[in-house]
Amino acid sequence: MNPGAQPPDNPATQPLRSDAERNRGRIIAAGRTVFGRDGLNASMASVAREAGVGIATILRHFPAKEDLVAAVFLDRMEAYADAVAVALDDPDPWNGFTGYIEAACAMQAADYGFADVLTMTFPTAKALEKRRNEAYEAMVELINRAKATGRLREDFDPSDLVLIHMANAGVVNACGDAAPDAWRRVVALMIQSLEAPARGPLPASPEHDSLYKAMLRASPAGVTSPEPRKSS
Amino acid sequence: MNPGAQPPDNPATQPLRSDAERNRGRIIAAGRTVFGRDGLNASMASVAREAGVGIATILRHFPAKEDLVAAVFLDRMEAYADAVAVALDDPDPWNGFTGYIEAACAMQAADYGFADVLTMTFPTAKALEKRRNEAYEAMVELINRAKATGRLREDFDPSDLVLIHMANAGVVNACGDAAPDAWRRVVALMIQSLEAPARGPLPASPEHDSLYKAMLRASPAGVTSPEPRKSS
DNA sequence: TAACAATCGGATTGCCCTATCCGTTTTTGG
DNA sequence: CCAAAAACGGATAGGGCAATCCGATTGTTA
Repeated sequence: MNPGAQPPDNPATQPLRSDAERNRGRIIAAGRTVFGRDGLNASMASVAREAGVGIATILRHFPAKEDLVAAVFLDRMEAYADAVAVALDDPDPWNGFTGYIEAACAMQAADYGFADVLTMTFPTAKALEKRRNEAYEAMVELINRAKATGRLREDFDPSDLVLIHMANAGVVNACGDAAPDAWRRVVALMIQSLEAPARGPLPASPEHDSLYKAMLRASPAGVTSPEPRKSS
Repeated sequence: MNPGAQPPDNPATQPLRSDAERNRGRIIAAGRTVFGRDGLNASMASVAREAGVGIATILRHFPAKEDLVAAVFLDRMEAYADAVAVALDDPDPWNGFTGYIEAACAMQAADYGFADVLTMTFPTAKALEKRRNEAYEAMVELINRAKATGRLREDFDPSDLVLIHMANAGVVNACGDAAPDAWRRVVALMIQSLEAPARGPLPASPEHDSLYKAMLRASPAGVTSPEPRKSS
Protein backbone atom coordinates (compact mmCIF):
# COMPACT_ATOMS: atom_id res chain seq x y z
CA MET A 1 0.00 0.00 0.00
CA ASN A 2 1.04 3.55 -0.56
CA PRO A 3 3.82 2.57 -2.95
CA GLY A 4 4.84 6.09 -3.91
CA ALA A 5 5.69 6.63 -0.25
CA GLN A 6 7.16 10.09 -0.08
CA PRO A 7 9.41 10.54 2.90
CA PRO A 8 7.23 13.20 4.46
CA ASP A 9 10.06 15.52 5.33
CA ASN A 10 12.95 15.06 3.00
CA PRO A 11 13.53 18.67 2.12
CA ALA A 12 16.93 19.64 0.82
CA THR A 13 17.99 16.03 0.16
CA GLN A 14 18.76 15.58 -3.49
CA PRO A 15 16.29 13.35 -5.28
CA LEU A 16 16.93 9.65 -5.01
CA ARG A 17 17.43 7.53 -8.04
CA SER A 18 14.14 6.00 -9.12
CA ASP A 19 14.95 2.47 -8.05
CA ALA A 20 16.17 3.72 -4.70
CA GLU A 21 12.96 5.62 -4.20
CA ARG A 22 10.94 2.56 -5.11
CA ASN A 23 12.88 0.34 -2.75
CA ARG A 24 12.51 2.83 0.05
CA GLY A 25 8.76 2.55 -0.32
CA ARG A 26 8.86 -1.20 -0.44
CA ILE A 27 10.99 -1.38 2.67
CA ILE A 28 8.64 0.80 4.67
CA ALA A 29 5.66 -1.21 3.50
CA ALA A 30 7.44 -4.42 4.41
CA GLY A 31 8.33 -2.99 7.80
CA ARG A 32 4.71 -2.16 8.39
CA THR A 33 3.72 -5.73 7.60
CA VAL A 34 6.47 -7.50 9.46
CA PHE A 35 6.68 -5.30 12.55
CA GLY A 36 2.91 -5.28 12.75
CA ARG A 37 2.79 -9.05 12.70
CA ASP A 38 5.90 -9.98 14.67
CA GLY A 39 6.56 -6.97 16.85
CA LEU A 40 9.60 -4.73 16.92
CA ASN A 41 11.93 -7.62 17.53
CA ALA A 42 11.42 -8.91 14.00
CA SER A 43 14.81 -9.12 12.35
CA MET A 44 16.02 -6.80 9.63
CA ALA A 45 16.51 -9.92 7.52
CA SER A 46 12.82 -10.76 7.72
CA VAL A 47 11.91 -7.24 6.65
CA ALA A 48 14.37 -7.51 3.77
CA ARG A 49 12.83 -10.80 2.70
CA GLU A 50 9.33 -9.35 2.80
CA ALA A 51 10.48 -6.33 0.81
CA GLY A 52 12.36 -8.44 -1.68
CA VAL A 53 15.57 -6.49 -1.21
CA GLY A 54 18.93 -7.21 0.35
CA ILE A 55 19.73 -6.50 3.95
CA ALA A 56 22.27 -3.90 2.94
CA THR A 57 19.65 -1.96 1.02
CA ILE A 58 17.60 -1.50 4.12
CA LEU A 59 20.55 -0.39 6.15
CA ARG A 60 21.63 2.08 3.49
CA HIS A 61 18.26 3.80 3.65
CA PHE A 62 17.97 3.46 7.41
CA PRO A 63 21.42 3.40 9.01
CA ALA A 64 20.12 1.77 12.18
CA LYS A 65 17.11 -0.35 12.94
CA GLU A 66 15.72 2.46 15.02
CA ASP A 67 15.57 4.66 11.92
CA LEU A 68 13.48 2.10 10.10
CA VAL A 69 11.19 1.77 13.07
CA ALA A 70 10.72 5.52 13.18
CA ALA A 71 9.98 5.70 9.46
CA VAL A 72 7.55 2.81 9.58
CA PHE A 73 5.58 4.08 12.53
CA LEU A 74 5.43 7.74 11.67
CA ASP A 75 2.11 7.38 9.94
CA ARG A 76 0.72 5.19 12.69
CA MET A 77 1.70 7.90 15.11
CA GLU A 78 -0.12 10.38 12.93
CA ALA A 79 -3.22 8.22 13.01
CA TYR A 80 -2.79 8.15 16.77
CA ALA A 81 -2.59 11.93 16.89
CA ASP A 82 -5.62 12.18 14.62
CA ALA A 83 -7.58 10.05 17.03
CA VAL A 84 -7.14 12.70 19.70
CA ALA A 85 -8.35 15.36 17.29
CA VAL A 86 -11.45 13.27 16.63
CA ALA A 87 -11.95 12.86 20.35
CA LEU A 88 -11.70 16.61 20.87
CA ASP A 89 -14.44 17.10 18.33
CA ASP A 90 -16.85 14.95 20.30
CA PRO A 91 -19.43 17.20 21.95
CA ASP A 92 -19.27 14.95 25.00
CA PRO A 93 -15.68 15.08 26.28
CA TRP A 94 -16.11 11.98 28.43
CA ASN A 95 -17.38 10.07 25.46
CA GLY A 96 -14.49 11.39 23.39
CA PHE A 97 -12.05 10.47 26.12
CA THR A 98 -13.19 6.89 26.54
CA GLY A 99 -13.52 6.41 22.82
CA TYR A 100 -9.99 7.66 22.41
CA ILE A 101 -8.58 5.22 24.92
CA GLU A 102 -10.36 2.35 23.26
CA ALA A 103 -9.20 3.43 19.82
CA ALA A 104 -5.61 3.90 20.92
CA CYS A 105 -5.51 0.52 22.66
CA ALA A 106 -7.10 -1.06 19.61
CA MET A 107 -4.23 0.34 17.58
CA GLN A 108 -1.85 -1.41 19.92
CA ALA A 109 -3.72 -4.67 19.55
CA ALA A 110 -3.80 -4.38 15.78
CA ASP A 111 -0.10 -3.71 15.43
CA TYR A 112 2.28 -5.48 17.77
CA GLY A 113 5.07 -3.15 16.77
CA PHE A 114 3.06 -0.07 17.55
CA ALA A 115 2.12 -1.51 20.90
CA ASP A 116 5.78 -1.31 21.80
CA VAL A 117 6.38 2.03 20.13
CA LEU A 118 3.77 3.66 22.35
CA THR A 119 5.64 2.62 25.47
CA MET A 120 9.06 3.68 24.22
CA THR A 121 10.57 6.95 23.14
CA PHE A 122 13.06 7.52 20.36
CA PRO A 123 14.78 10.85 21.00
CA THR A 124 16.55 10.80 17.64
CA ALA A 125 13.33 10.30 15.69
CA LYS A 126 12.25 13.93 15.67
CA ALA A 127 9.19 13.69 13.46
CA LEU A 128 7.87 10.74 15.43
CA GLU A 129 8.35 12.40 18.78
CA LYS A 130 6.89 15.65 17.48
CA ARG A 131 3.66 13.85 16.64
CA ARG A 132 3.65 12.09 19.95
CA ASN A 133 3.99 15.37 21.78
CA GLU A 134 1.25 16.98 19.73
CA ALA A 135 -1.02 14.10 20.58
CA TYR A 136 -0.04 14.37 24.23
CA GLU A 137 -0.84 18.05 24.40
CA ALA A 138 -4.20 17.61 22.74
CA MET A 139 -4.79 14.80 25.18
CA VAL A 140 -4.17 17.11 28.12
CA GLU A 141 -6.82 19.42 26.76
CA LEU A 142 -9.22 16.53 26.32
CA ILE A 143 -8.57 15.39 29.85
CA ASN A 144 -9.25 18.83 31.22
CA ARG A 145 -12.53 19.05 29.38
CA ALA A 146 -13.54 15.59 30.56
CA LYS A 147 -12.75 16.58 34.14
CA ALA A 148 -14.75 19.78 33.70
CA THR A 149 -17.85 17.77 32.89
CA GLY A 150 -17.38 15.88 36.11
CA ARG A 151 -17.32 12.48 34.46
CA LEU A 152 -13.56 11.94 34.68
CA ARG A 153 -12.07 11.56 38.12
CA GLU A 154 -10.13 14.60 39.26
CA ASP A 155 -6.95 12.76 40.15
CA PHE A 156 -6.43 11.38 36.66
CA ASP A 157 -3.08 12.47 35.36
CA PRO A 158 -2.07 12.62 31.69
CA SER A 159 0.82 10.31 32.46
CA ASP A 160 -1.74 7.68 33.40
CA LEU A 161 -2.33 7.29 29.72
CA VAL A 162 1.21 6.01 29.31
CA LEU A 163 0.64 3.57 32.13
CA ILE A 164 -2.53 2.36 30.47
CA HIS A 165 -0.60 1.77 27.28
CA MET A 166 2.08 -0.12 29.15
CA ALA A 167 -0.56 -2.30 30.78
CA ASN A 168 -2.32 -2.85 27.49
CA ALA A 169 0.95 -3.69 25.79
CA GLY A 170 1.50 -6.29 28.49
CA VAL A 171 -1.83 -7.93 27.77
CA VAL A 172 -1.48 -7.69 24.02
CA ASN A 173 2.05 -9.04 24.05
CA ALA A 174 1.27 -11.87 26.43
CA CYS A 175 -1.88 -12.96 24.64
CA GLY A 176 -0.73 -12.54 21.08
CA ASP A 177 -2.96 -14.24 18.58
CA ALA A 178 -4.11 -16.80 21.13
CA ALA A 179 -6.57 -14.45 22.81
CA PRO A 180 -6.70 -11.45 20.51
CA ASP A 181 -9.59 -9.71 22.27
CA ALA A 182 -8.60 -10.16 25.87
CA TRP A 183 -7.30 -6.59 26.02
CA ARG A 184 -10.82 -5.27 25.53
CA ARG A 185 -11.88 -6.57 28.88
CA VAL A 186 -8.93 -5.06 30.67
CA VAL A 187 -9.37 -1.72 28.97
CA ALA A 188 -13.07 -1.72 29.79
CA LEU A 189 -12.20 -2.27 33.44
CA MET A 190 -9.63 0.51 33.38
CA ILE A 191 -12.10 2.95 31.84
CA GLN A 192 -14.73 2.14 34.44
CA SER A 193 -12.22 2.91 37.15
CA LEU A 194 -11.62 6.34 35.65
CA GLU A 195 -15.20 7.47 35.90
CA ALA A 196 -16.07 9.95 38.62
CA PRO A 197 -16.77 9.75 41.43
CA ALA A 198 -13.52 8.02 42.30
CA ARG A 199 -14.02 5.02 44.54
CA GLY A 200 -10.90 5.79 46.47
CA PRO A 201 -7.60 7.61 46.43
CA LEU A 202 -4.71 6.55 44.22
CA PRO A 203 -1.01 6.24 44.88
CA ALA A 204 0.87 9.20 43.44
CA SER A 205 1.74 9.30 39.77
CA PRO A 206 5.36 8.63 38.90
CA GLU A 207 7.53 11.67 38.24
CA HIS A 208 7.36 12.76 34.64
CA ASP A 209 11.13 12.39 34.40
CA SER A 210 10.98 8.85 35.72
CA LEU A 211 8.40 7.85 33.20
CA TYR A 212 10.46 9.37 30.41
CA LYS A 213 13.49 7.43 31.58
CA ALA A 214 11.38 4.32 31.67
CA MET A 215 10.29 4.86 28.09
CA LEU A 216 13.91 5.43 27.13
CA ARG A 217 15.06 2.28 28.83
CA ALA A 218 14.23 -0.03 25.98
CA SER A 219 15.35 1.71 22.84
CA PRO A 220 19.16 2.05 22.67
CA ALA A 221 20.75 -1.24 21.70
CA GLY A 222 18.89 -3.78 19.58
CA VAL A 223 16.47 -0.92 19.21
CA THR A 224 14.15 -2.95 20.99
CA SER A 225 13.39 -5.37 23.66
CA PRO A 226 9.85 -6.35 23.16
CA GLU A 227 8.55 -9.82 23.49
CA PRO A 228 9.80 -12.28 20.95
CA ARG A 229 6.54 -13.20 19.33
CA LYS A 230 6.31 -16.84 18.41
CA SER A 231 4.10 -16.32 15.41
CA SER A 232 6.54 -16.00 12.51
CA MET B 1 19.34 -17.08 51.36
CA ASN B 2 18.28 -20.63 52.02
CA PRO B 3 21.67 -22.09 51.15
CA GLY B 4 20.85 -25.63 52.15
CA ALA B 5 18.17 -25.61 49.45
CA GLN B 6 16.74 -29.07 49.47
CA PRO B 7 15.17 -29.99 46.15
CA PRO B 8 11.70 -30.27 47.63
CA ASP B 9 10.80 -33.44 45.80
CA ASN B 10 13.84 -35.46 44.99
CA PRO B 11 12.55 -38.79 46.20
CA ALA B 12 14.18 -41.90 44.83
CA THR B 13 17.10 -40.05 43.27
CA GLN B 14 20.31 -41.31 44.80
CA PRO B 15 22.04 -38.77 47.02
CA LEU B 16 24.25 -36.25 45.27
CA ARG B 17 27.88 -35.91 46.08
CA SER B 18 28.36 -33.23 48.72
CA ASP B 19 29.94 -30.71 46.38
CA ALA B 20 27.20 -31.27 43.84
CA GLU B 21 24.57 -30.68 46.46
CA ARG B 22 26.31 -27.48 47.53
CA ASN B 23 26.59 -26.20 43.98
CA ARG B 24 23.00 -26.96 43.30
CA GLY B 25 22.04 -24.71 46.16
CA ARG B 26 24.40 -21.99 45.02
CA ILE B 27 23.00 -22.10 41.52
CA ILE B 28 19.43 -21.76 42.67
CA ALA B 29 20.37 -18.87 44.93
CA ALA B 30 22.23 -17.21 42.09
CA GLY B 31 19.25 -17.75 39.81
CA ARG B 32 17.03 -16.08 42.35
CA THR B 33 19.32 -13.07 42.44
CA VAL B 34 19.99 -12.75 38.75
CA PHE B 35 16.53 -13.58 37.39
CA GLY B 36 14.99 -11.34 40.00
CA ARG B 37 17.20 -8.43 38.96
CA ASP B 38 17.43 -8.94 35.20
CA GLY B 39 14.33 -10.93 34.32
CA LEU B 40 14.06 -14.37 32.80
CA ASN B 41 16.16 -13.36 29.82
CA ALA B 42 19.27 -13.17 31.97
CA SER B 43 21.84 -15.50 30.45
CA MET B 44 22.91 -18.78 31.94
CA ALA B 45 26.44 -17.38 31.92
CA SER B 46 25.47 -14.53 34.22
CA VAL B 47 23.86 -16.99 36.61
CA ALA B 48 27.01 -19.11 36.48
CA ARG B 49 29.16 -16.08 37.24
CA GLU B 50 26.96 -15.12 40.18
CA ALA B 51 27.05 -18.66 41.49
CA GLY B 52 30.80 -18.97 41.03
CA VAL B 53 30.46 -22.15 38.99
CA GLY B 54 30.97 -23.07 35.36
CA ILE B 55 28.22 -22.94 32.81
CA ALA B 56 28.37 -26.66 32.36
CA THR B 57 27.68 -27.22 36.03
CA ILE B 58 24.41 -25.39 35.78
CA LEU B 59 23.36 -27.31 32.71
CA ARG B 60 24.24 -30.62 34.29
CA HIS B 61 21.91 -29.91 37.21
CA PHE B 62 19.29 -28.31 35.02
CA PRO B 63 19.40 -29.76 31.50
CA ALA B 64 17.58 -26.80 30.01
CA LYS B 65 17.16 -23.24 31.08
CA GLU B 66 13.50 -23.89 31.69
CA ASP B 67 14.43 -26.42 34.38
CA LEU B 68 16.48 -23.85 36.22
CA VAL B 69 13.69 -21.33 35.98
CA ALA B 70 11.25 -23.85 37.39
CA ALA B 71 13.58 -24.71 40.26
CA VAL B 72 14.29 -21.10 41.07
CA PHE B 73 10.69 -19.99 41.09
CA LEU B 74 9.15 -22.94 42.86
CA ASP B 75 9.41 -21.29 46.22
CA ARG B 76 8.18 -17.97 44.91
CA MET B 77 5.21 -19.83 43.54
CA GLU B 78 4.71 -21.33 46.97
CA ALA B 79 4.77 -17.90 48.52
CA TYR B 80 2.24 -16.91 45.93
CA ALA B 81 0.01 -19.82 46.87
CA ASP B 82 0.46 -18.99 50.54
CA ALA B 83 -0.77 -15.49 49.83
CA VAL B 84 -4.12 -16.91 48.75
CA ALA B 85 -4.32 -18.96 51.92
CA VAL B 86 -3.74 -15.83 53.92
CA ALA B 87 -6.40 -14.05 51.92
CA LEU B 88 -8.86 -16.86 52.59
CA ASP B 89 -8.28 -16.43 56.30
CA ASP B 90 -9.33 -12.81 56.20
CA PRO B 91 -12.76 -12.49 57.79
CA ASP B 92 -13.64 -9.94 55.12
CA PRO B 93 -13.38 -11.72 51.76
CA TRP B 94 -13.31 -8.47 49.80
CA ASN B 95 -10.48 -7.22 51.92
CA GLY B 96 -8.70 -10.53 51.46
CA PHE B 97 -9.27 -10.39 47.74
CA THR B 98 -7.93 -6.90 47.20
CA GLY B 99 -5.04 -7.50 49.55
CA TYR B 100 -4.18 -10.61 47.63
CA ILE B 101 -4.11 -8.81 44.30
CA GLU B 102 -1.88 -6.13 45.73
CA ALA B 103 0.43 -8.69 47.28
CA ALA B 104 0.64 -10.76 44.13
CA CYS B 105 1.36 -7.74 41.97
CA ALA B 106 3.93 -6.58 44.47
CA MET B 107 5.65 -9.92 44.05
CA GLN B 108 5.81 -9.25 40.35
CA ALA B 109 7.28 -5.84 40.92
CA ALA B 110 9.85 -7.18 43.35
CA ASP B 111 11.05 -9.94 41.07
CA TYR B 112 11.23 -9.28 37.36
CA GLY B 113 11.61 -12.95 36.66
CA PHE B 114 8.53 -13.86 38.61
CA ALA B 115 6.57 -11.19 36.80
CA ASP B 116 7.15 -13.18 33.64
CA VAL B 117 6.62 -16.56 35.25
CA LEU B 118 3.12 -15.58 36.33
CA THR B 119 2.13 -14.90 32.74
CA MET B 120 3.65 -18.06 31.31
CA THR B 121 3.11 -21.72 31.88
CA PHE B 122 5.69 -24.49 31.93
CA PRO B 123 3.94 -27.78 31.30
CA THR B 124 7.04 -29.81 32.03
CA ALA B 125 7.57 -28.20 35.42
CA LYS B 126 5.09 -30.29 37.33
CA ALA B 127 5.75 -29.04 40.82
CA LEU B 128 5.54 -25.44 39.70
CA GLU B 129 2.30 -25.91 37.83
CA LYS B 130 0.85 -27.92 40.69
CA ARG B 131 1.34 -24.97 43.01
CA ARG B 132 -0.05 -22.60 40.47
CA ASN B 133 -3.18 -24.69 40.14
CA GLU B 134 -3.58 -24.97 43.88
CA ALA B 135 -3.37 -21.22 44.13
CA TYR B 136 -5.84 -20.86 41.31
CA GLU B 137 -8.37 -23.13 42.92
CA ALA B 138 -8.12 -21.38 46.25
CA MET B 139 -8.48 -18.16 44.36
CA VAL B 140 -11.75 -19.33 42.84
CA GLU B 141 -13.05 -19.97 46.33
CA LEU B 142 -11.90 -16.54 47.46
CA ILE B 143 -13.61 -14.95 44.48
CA ASN B 144 -16.86 -16.73 45.22
CA ARG B 145 -16.80 -15.57 48.80
CA ALA B 146 -16.04 -12.01 47.76
CA LYS B 147 -18.92 -12.09 45.31
CA ALA B 148 -21.18 -13.47 48.03
CA THR B 149 -20.54 -10.43 50.19
CA GLY B 150 -21.65 -8.27 47.32
CA ARG B 151 -18.42 -6.26 47.21
CA LEU B 152 -16.92 -7.96 44.15
CA ARG B 153 -18.70 -7.46 40.84
CA GLU B 154 -20.61 -10.53 39.69
CA ASP B 155 -19.05 -10.69 36.25
CA PHE B 156 -15.51 -11.03 37.57
CA ASP B 157 -13.97 -14.20 36.22
CA PRO B 158 -11.01 -16.04 37.76
CA SER B 159 -9.20 -15.72 34.45
CA ASP B 160 -9.28 -11.96 34.92
CA LEU B 161 -6.58 -12.48 37.47
CA VAL B 162 -4.27 -13.69 34.72
CA LEU B 163 -5.12 -10.64 32.67
CA ILE B 164 -4.35 -8.41 35.61
CA HIS B 165 -0.97 -10.08 35.96
CA MET B 166 -0.29 -9.61 32.27
CA ALA B 167 -1.16 -5.94 32.53
CA ASN B 168 0.92 -5.53 35.64
CA ALA B 169 3.84 -7.30 34.01
CA GLY B 170 3.57 -4.82 31.17
CA VAL B 171 3.85 -1.89 33.55
CA VAL B 172 6.58 -3.45 35.64
CA ASN B 173 8.61 -4.46 32.60
CA ALA B 174 8.24 -1.13 30.86
CA CYS B 175 9.03 0.96 33.91
CA GLY B 176 11.80 -1.16 35.35
CA ASP B 177 13.82 0.65 37.97
CA ALA B 178 13.01 4.03 36.47
CA ALA B 179 9.53 4.21 37.97
CA PRO B 180 9.46 1.31 40.39
CA ASP B 181 6.12 2.22 41.99
CA ALA B 182 4.09 3.10 38.94
CA TRP B 183 2.40 -0.30 39.01
CA ARG B 184 0.71 0.57 42.31
CA ARG B 185 -1.36 3.22 40.65
CA VAL B 186 -2.48 0.94 37.87
CA VAL B 187 -3.34 -1.86 40.26
CA ALA B 188 -5.26 0.55 42.48
CA LEU B 189 -7.32 1.58 39.47
CA MET B 190 -7.94 -2.01 38.49
CA ILE B 191 -9.13 -2.90 41.98
CA GLN B 192 -11.51 0.03 42.09
CA SER B 193 -13.03 -1.16 38.85
CA LEU B 194 -13.71 -4.56 40.39
CA GLU B 195 -15.82 -3.26 43.22
CA ALA B 196 -19.57 -3.77 42.98
CA PRO B 197 -21.76 -2.34 41.71
CA ALA B 198 -20.23 -2.64 38.27
CA ARG B 199 -20.29 0.60 36.35
CA GLY B 200 -21.05 -1.17 33.11
CA PRO B 201 -20.87 -4.47 31.31
CA LEU B 202 -17.62 -6.04 30.21
CA PRO B 203 -16.60 -7.74 26.99
CA ALA B 204 -16.59 -11.51 27.41
CA SER B 205 -13.62 -13.24 29.02
CA PRO B 206 -11.28 -15.07 26.68
CA GLU B 207 -11.79 -18.83 26.46
CA HIS B 208 -9.82 -20.69 29.09
CA ASP B 209 -8.09 -22.64 26.35
CA SER B 210 -7.07 -19.48 24.55
CA LEU B 211 -5.57 -18.03 27.65
CA TYR B 212 -3.68 -21.23 28.30
CA LYS B 213 -2.32 -21.16 24.78
CA ALA B 214 -1.35 -17.56 25.30
CA MET B 215 0.57 -18.47 28.45
CA LEU B 216 2.24 -21.28 26.57
CA ARG B 217 3.27 -19.05 23.72
CA ALA B 218 6.44 -17.78 25.31
CA SER B 219 8.12 -20.73 26.94
CA PRO B 220 9.42 -23.24 24.36
CA ALA B 221 12.60 -21.99 22.74
CA GLY B 222 15.04 -19.73 24.61
CA VAL B 223 12.74 -20.51 27.52
CA THR B 224 11.72 -17.09 27.46
CA SER B 225 10.91 -14.07 25.62
CA PRO B 226 10.45 -11.49 28.24
CA GLU B 227 11.72 -8.00 27.94
CA PRO B 228 15.45 -7.68 27.73
CA ARG B 229 15.98 -5.59 30.79
CA LYS B 230 18.69 -3.02 30.34
CA SER B 231 19.79 -3.05 33.94
CA SER B 232 22.63 -5.57 33.99
C1' DT C 1 24.35 4.01 -26.57
C1' DA C 2 28.26 4.49 -23.81
C1' DA C 3 30.35 5.43 -19.59
C1' DC C 4 30.03 6.85 -15.01
C1' DA C 5 27.95 7.17 -10.68
C1' DA C 6 24.45 5.54 -7.72
C1' DT C 7 22.55 1.60 -5.96
C1' DC C 8 22.14 -3.17 -4.95
C1' DG C 9 22.63 -7.60 -2.25
C1' DG C 10 25.09 -11.61 -0.62
C1' DA C 11 28.93 -12.75 2.22
C1' DT C 12 31.03 -11.44 6.18
C1' DT C 13 32.14 -9.56 10.87
C1' DG C 14 31.37 -9.34 15.61
C1' DC C 15 28.49 -10.14 19.45
C1' DC C 16 25.44 -12.81 22.51
C1' DC C 17 22.86 -16.71 23.39
C1' DT C 18 21.89 -21.97 24.79
C1' DA C 19 23.73 -26.26 25.02
C1' DT C 20 27.47 -29.92 24.49
C1' DC C 21 32.17 -32.00 24.78
C1' DC C 22 36.00 -33.54 27.06
C1' DG C 23 40.23 -33.21 29.75
C1' DT C 24 40.92 -32.07 34.76
C1' DT C 25 39.84 -31.95 39.61
C1' DT C 26 37.36 -33.44 43.72
C1' DT C 27 34.92 -36.67 46.55
C1' DT C 28 34.18 -41.08 48.24
C1' DG C 29 34.69 -45.74 50.11
C1' DG C 30 37.50 -49.70 50.59
C1' DC D 1 45.85 -43.61 51.44
C1' DC D 2 44.58 -44.77 46.95
C1' DA D 3 41.95 -45.75 43.02
C1' DA D 4 37.31 -45.45 40.66
C1' DA D 5 33.49 -42.71 40.12
C1' DA D 6 31.39 -38.41 40.19
C1' DA D 7 31.39 -33.73 39.33
C1' DC D 8 33.65 -29.73 37.50
C1' DG D 9 34.45 -25.86 34.08
C1' DG D 10 36.62 -23.85 30.02
C1' DA D 11 36.39 -24.39 25.16
C1' DT D 12 33.49 -25.14 21.51
C1' DA D 13 29.54 -26.00 18.55
C1' DG D 14 25.50 -24.08 16.44
C1' DG D 15 22.20 -20.43 15.72
C1' DG D 16 20.37 -15.55 15.69
C1' DC D 17 21.05 -10.94 15.47
C1' DA D 18 22.59 -5.90 13.71
C1' DA D 19 25.61 -3.87 10.98
C1' DT D 20 29.55 -3.55 7.30
C1' DC D 21 32.12 -4.51 2.99
C1' DC D 22 32.75 -4.90 -1.72
C1' DG D 23 32.13 -6.84 -6.29
C1' DA D 24 28.09 -6.93 -9.46
C1' DT D 25 24.23 -4.47 -11.35
C1' DT D 26 21.24 -0.82 -12.69
C1' DG D 27 19.72 3.97 -13.71
C1' DT D 28 21.09 8.32 -15.58
C1' DT D 29 22.92 11.76 -18.43
C1' DA D 30 25.05 13.36 -22.54
